[in-house]
Amino acid sequence: MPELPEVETMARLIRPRIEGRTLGKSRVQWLRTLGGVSRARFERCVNGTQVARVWRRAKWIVIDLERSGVSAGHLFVHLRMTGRLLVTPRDADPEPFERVSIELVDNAERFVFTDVRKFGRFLFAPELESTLSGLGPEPLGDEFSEAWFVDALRARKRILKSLLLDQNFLAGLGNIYVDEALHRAHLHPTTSADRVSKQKATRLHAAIRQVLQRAIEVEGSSFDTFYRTPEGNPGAYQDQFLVYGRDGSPCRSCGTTIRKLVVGQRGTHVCPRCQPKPRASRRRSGLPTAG
DNA sequence: CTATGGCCCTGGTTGC
DNA sequence: TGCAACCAGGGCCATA
Repeated sequence: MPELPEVETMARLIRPRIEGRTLGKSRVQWLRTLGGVSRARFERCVNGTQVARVWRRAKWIVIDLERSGVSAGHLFVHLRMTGRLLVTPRDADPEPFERVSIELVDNAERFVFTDVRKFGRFLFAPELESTLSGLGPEPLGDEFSEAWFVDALRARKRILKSLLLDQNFLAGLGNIYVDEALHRAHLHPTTSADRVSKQKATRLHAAIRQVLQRAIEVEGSSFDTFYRTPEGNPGAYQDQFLVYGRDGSPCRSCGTTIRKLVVGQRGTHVCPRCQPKPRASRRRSGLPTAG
């Protein structure tokens, strides 16, 4: 469930189920999920707290905890590849691939984190800083302005797709939505960031926002049973994919066959006609480089 | 700085 | 059918 729209959807689904609730005993079945915190410390820090607020930053779901109305730290959930959150009756059979769960004491429910591949994280920390520092701007926030983006791209000599996937540059995009946004902006993934024209950068900025916004509206993408939320609807954005997973199929705008390549070790989908490969930079181009 | 490859893990799909 | 190889929506770390 891993990119911004799916994480946002998960946060929205879980919010009304846990906000205001009091947390009780926890059960940790895969220690690494806690990211270095011991079971004992986790239990001590969480048991007896109340969930004040559920929100999202980048691909993190943040759960603010309080004791008697005073901040008591935060839970940070990262779904990585296969994480899911759900609330189940406490006496229900354990969920398959359950890694961490916490009793909700006000009624007979349990807040559960499941994760097939065990890459996900369910952390406790007293402050926000340690987990959230260093992240780039939220793509749907005010900080992610056109002007900032144009300048930020110009300042980086990196493969465009890799830069967009870097959470410290821009926080929330993943493999699907990067491919989708690049296609909509008619940019090839291997273009060097500093060679993206102002016009193309502006177009990419708009594409990123549009793709994420529209995906959130339809509750993200779920093309695999894996990624369906056990509660709530599966997302529907996969129906609007223009390139992701469409290699071998015709481009919806020009009919050219979509190709799959590898960029930065990630499967990458492009329309060779809509997104022509950048011309190799020539050493001897007599042009003064910008800057 | 930037790029690359290994690693963390399991399960579904593909291809012989 | 059986089985090995390959692939996956993420990200950290060491190395060059």
